[in-house]
Amino acid sequence: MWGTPQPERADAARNRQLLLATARELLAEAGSDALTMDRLAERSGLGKGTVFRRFGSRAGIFQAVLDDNERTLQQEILTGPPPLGPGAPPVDRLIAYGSARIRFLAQNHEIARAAIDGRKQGGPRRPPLSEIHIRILLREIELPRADIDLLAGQLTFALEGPLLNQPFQSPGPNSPAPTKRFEAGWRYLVERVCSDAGAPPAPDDA
Amino acid sequence: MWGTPQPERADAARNRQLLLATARELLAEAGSDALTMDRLAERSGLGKGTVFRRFGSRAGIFQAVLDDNERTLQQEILTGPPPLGPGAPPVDRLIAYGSARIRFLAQNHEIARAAIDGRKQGGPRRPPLSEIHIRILLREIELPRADIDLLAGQLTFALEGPLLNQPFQSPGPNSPAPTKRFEAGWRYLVERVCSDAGAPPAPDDA
DNA sequence: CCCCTAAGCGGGGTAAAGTCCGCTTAGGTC
DNA sequence: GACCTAAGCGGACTTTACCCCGCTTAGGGG
Repeated sequence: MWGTPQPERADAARNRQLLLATARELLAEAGSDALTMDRLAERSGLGKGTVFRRFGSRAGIFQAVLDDNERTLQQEILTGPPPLGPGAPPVDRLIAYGSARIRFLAQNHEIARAAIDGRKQGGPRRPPLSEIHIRILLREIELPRADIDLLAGQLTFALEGPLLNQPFQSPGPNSPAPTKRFEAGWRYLVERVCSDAGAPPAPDDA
Repeated sequence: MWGTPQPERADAARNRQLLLATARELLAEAGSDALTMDRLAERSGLGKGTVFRRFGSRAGIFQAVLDDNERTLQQEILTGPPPLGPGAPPVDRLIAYGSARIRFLAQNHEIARAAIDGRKQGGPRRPPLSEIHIRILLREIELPRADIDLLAGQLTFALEGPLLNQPFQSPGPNSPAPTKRFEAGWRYLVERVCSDAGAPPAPDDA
C-alpha cells in the first residue's frame, strides 16, 4: 500500500517543480514573510487552488523546500563515508548526524522556522526523517531498559528545539560560533545518554 | 527597571479578568478552535482592539489561561513538600518536576497546543518558567563540563516536545496510561544525563 | 472640583490562509 | 484516433488574525 499508488500526472509534477523554483525565488528576493500563497500563485502563473493542492498549506511549501535542500545530506548519510555514513559505531554516527543536522538547520534557519506551523494538523503525525534516523541509530546502541521510540522523539526535540527557537540567522554560509555551541551540547547529551552500554545496577524500581 | 513600571489601570485589570473568564467559557463550550478573537470580543462585550491590547495575539490568550492554570503548581514547587518542593536532592526534584509538568500538560493539552504559535515572534525569546526551573535545578547538580543553559533548553524540549506533538487528548482528568509512559521516559533521560556526578575520564577532546 | 494626559478602548479595514465546485485535460483503453 | 474518467486546475469566496487611529476615561495634581 506504499508504492506510490498513482505516480502523479506529468503536468502535476511539472507544476510542482515550477512552484518550488518560484518559491525559492521569492524566498531569495524578500525572505519568508514575503512568500504568500497568493503571490506564489500569481508569480508562477498558476491558480491558488493548485498551490494548495500541491502543498496542503503554507507550511507545506517550506517543508518541501527544506526536504529538497536536505537531499544531499540524505545521500551522505546513506552512502557517504563514516562517521556520517555507515561504518562507524552508532554513537559516533549519532553525534555526527546531530552536528550535520545543526549545521543544516543553521543555514536554512528561516525556512526551517517557517516550516513549523501551529495551526493545522490532524493525523497521528508521521515522524520526520530526522527522528527516524535517530531511532534507527539508537536501536543499534544497547540501551538497557529504554523506551527507544520515545527517546528518539525526546532527542530529536532536544536537538532541534533550542536552535529553531532562537531568532538568530546567519547572513552567509559561515555561521561559526553559535553552531559550535549547539554541536558541543549535542555531543555532550548523547555521550551522557549512551555513556555505558553495560546496564547500570538499577538501584530500585518501584 | 523591572518593578511593574505602571501598575495597570483598574479598568484594564477588570477587563483582563473578564476576558480570561470568557475565554474559559468558550473553551469549555466548544473547544479551542471556537475561540476566535471576534467571538471573544463580542461575548465579553468589549472591542476587538481591547482583546489584542491585553493579550497581543491569539496565542497570547491561551498562554494567559495556561499560566493561570499553572499557578497552583507553581506554589507547590516553591513552598510545597518534597520532592516537588524544596528539600529533596536536585535530581529527584527534577524528575518530580517533569512528572508534574507532564500531567499538567496532559490535562490542558488542547490549550497548551494552541498556546504555541508559529507566526509572530520577534524578541530574543524570554525562556518560559519551565526552562528556568530546570536550569536552576541543573545548576545545583554537579555536571562536570556541561553548558547548563543549553542543556536546560534541550531538556525542556525533550520534556514537552513529544507530548505536545501528539494529537491525543484525555477526555477527563484521568489519563493513566499515556502519561505514565512519558513520565518513565523523562525519568530515564534525567537519570542518564545526571547519572554519576563524578567526571568521566574524558576519552579525548579534539 | 477641574484639568490634563497618558493609558485604554472600539470597531472598521486589510491581508492572507484555506475551501469549494464547476471546468479542463492527461493519458490509458479499445 | 476517439472516448472516458479521474486527476488536476482556477479563482472567487469565506474566515480570521491582526492593524490603525481617533475617541473616551481613569485617576493624579493643583
